[in-house]
Amino acid sequence: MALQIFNSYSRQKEIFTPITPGHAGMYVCGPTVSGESHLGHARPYITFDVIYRYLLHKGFKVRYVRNITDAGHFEEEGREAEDKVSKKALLEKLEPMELVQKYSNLFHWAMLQFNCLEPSIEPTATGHIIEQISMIEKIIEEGYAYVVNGSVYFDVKKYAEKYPYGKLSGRVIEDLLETTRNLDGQEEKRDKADFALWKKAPPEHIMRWKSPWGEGFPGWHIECSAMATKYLGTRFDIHGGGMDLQFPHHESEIAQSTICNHEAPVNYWVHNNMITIDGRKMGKSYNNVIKLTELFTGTHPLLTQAYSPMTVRFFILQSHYRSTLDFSNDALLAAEKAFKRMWEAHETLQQLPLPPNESGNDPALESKLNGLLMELESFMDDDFNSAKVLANLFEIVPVINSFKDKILSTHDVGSGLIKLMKQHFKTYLEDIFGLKNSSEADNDKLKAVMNLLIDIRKESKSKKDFITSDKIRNQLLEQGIVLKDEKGGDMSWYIQ
RNA sequence: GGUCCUUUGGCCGAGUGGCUAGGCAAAGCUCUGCAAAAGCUUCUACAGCGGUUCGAAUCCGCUAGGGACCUCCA
Repeated sequence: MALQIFNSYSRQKEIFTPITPGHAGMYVCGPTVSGESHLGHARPYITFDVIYRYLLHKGFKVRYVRNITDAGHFEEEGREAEDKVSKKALLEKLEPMELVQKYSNLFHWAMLQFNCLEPSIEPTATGHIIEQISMIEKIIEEGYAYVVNGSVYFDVKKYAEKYPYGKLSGRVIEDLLETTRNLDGQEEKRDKADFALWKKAPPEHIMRWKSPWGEGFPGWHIECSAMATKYLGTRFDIHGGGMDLQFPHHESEIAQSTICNHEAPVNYWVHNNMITIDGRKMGKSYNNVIKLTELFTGTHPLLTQAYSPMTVRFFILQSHYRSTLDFSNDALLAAEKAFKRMWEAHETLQQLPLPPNESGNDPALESKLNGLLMELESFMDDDFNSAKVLANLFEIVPVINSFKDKILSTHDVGSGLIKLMKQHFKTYLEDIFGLKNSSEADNDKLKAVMNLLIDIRKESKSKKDFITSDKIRNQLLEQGIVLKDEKGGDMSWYIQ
C-alpha cells in the first residue's frame, strides 16, 4: 500500500514518492539549546520519531537529520536585538558553550527517556558557520541579498517577483511588505519583509565569527538551509517541524535554498500541531510551559502526580499529529491507565502459548481480528494515523484478556492468527510507536524474590491462612509493588 | 487589523456524505476469601441557524465561541 503524507505546501495528502527509490531524506528542526525542553517540545520529536520509525518499517533507508541550534537567534527584548544564548549565559554567569552543553545533554537525556531513536546526523549551527557564510555569499552573487553596515539581508521583494514567497504559510506578499513592525535593523532593510542572513555583532555580543562583512553571527534561518543542503542535497524528501515554524522560518528556508541551489529544497513539508494548555499553545511567550523534568517528577502545580515518559508518548500518539492536543492532568491520567492496560495485554499476548491447530474454528472472531490487524498499515499509510492504530489494538485487548482468563480459547482462532497478533502488536507498539515497558522490573534477583513471595502466598492461601497472604500483598503494596491474583490461581505483579 | 484553522457524548480524542472509532470516568452484572484486575452490558455526541442532497457531524453560507501565525517559539 502506498504511504500518503499531508504536504503543508500543497495542503493535501500526497502519495510519498522518494527522490531516490528506497531511500528517504528527512530534516527536522531540532531544539534551541538555550533552555530546558518542555512538553510542547516533546510533540515534534515524538511525532517525527514515529515517522522515522515508520519509514524504516516500510523498508526505506532513511537519513534523518535533526539539528541543534546552539548559535542562538536574536530576539526582540526591549529594543536591543540580542543573541539568545549569550544573553542567558550572562545571566547565569556561564560560558555560552557551557550553557549549550548543559541543555544539549538535558535534551539528549529527554530523548532517551522518550525512547526516541537517534537521528543519523545531528549537526550544530556553530559547527557550520563556514557553510552558512558561503551560502550567503552565493545568494549575494545571485543578486538576492544586500549588505548594509556589516549585516546581510535577503531581498524578499525581488524574490517574490519570480517565486511564490508565502505559499507555504499562506501569506500574501503585499501584506508582508506593509506590515508595520518595528524590529531592530528595520531601518537597514529595503523592505519590511526582508530578513537577515547575517547580523553584525554589537560589541557586547559574545558569540561572533569573522565574515566577509565583518564580525557577526548568522541570521535566523540560514543554518537549516545550509545544513540540510550539506547533508541531504539541494532537494530532499521530507522537512518537518512545528506549525509555528512555517512562517517565517520555513518560508525563508525555501527562499534561501531556492536562490542558492536553483531549485526548491523540499518535496514534502510536514508540520505537527501544538500542544495546548487550557486551549492555549504551550510556549514560553505564554508562560504556561511544563518542563519535562517537572512532568517526570510531578513537580508542577497543575500535576497531581509524576508521569512517565511512556505515558507522555502514549498520550501524544492517541491524537493525530496535525490536531492540537489539549493537555490536562486528567488527560494524562487517562493516558497512563490506557497505556498500562494496552501494555499488559501486549505482554500477555506475547506469552500466550500457541494452540496446536494452525487455523481456528470461530470464523467470525477470526475475520474480525484479521480485519483489525490488516487495517493497521492502511491507517499508518494514511498520514501516520497513530490514533486509529491504537483504537484497533484496543479492540483486540478484550480478546487477549479473554484468552488469558480462558473465557475464549486460542483454539478458536488457531496458531496462525495468534502469531500474526503477536507480530503486529510487537511491530506497532514497540518498533513503530517506540513504546517500552517503563518499569524497572527487569531485575533477575527481584524476580527471584518475587517468585518466592508468590509461592509463599499461594501456599498460605491454599491453607486459608489469609493473614499471611494479605500481609505479603499489603506490604508489597507499601513498597509500590502490586500483586494481583489471576484467574486459575496464578499471580502477577508489577511496580507502580 | 490581515491570513488561516478549529468547535464532537462527564473528560480526552478518531472520523468517512449513508454502516454512527477508541481511551478515561460512571452505573449494573459475572468472577473472587478479600482486594485489584479481567469479562459482559449500559450511557449515542457532533456549537447555533439556514441551505445542497434520497441522505450530513462530514459539503456550502451566516452567526457565536476558541485558537494559531503575522515577533523568538515545537
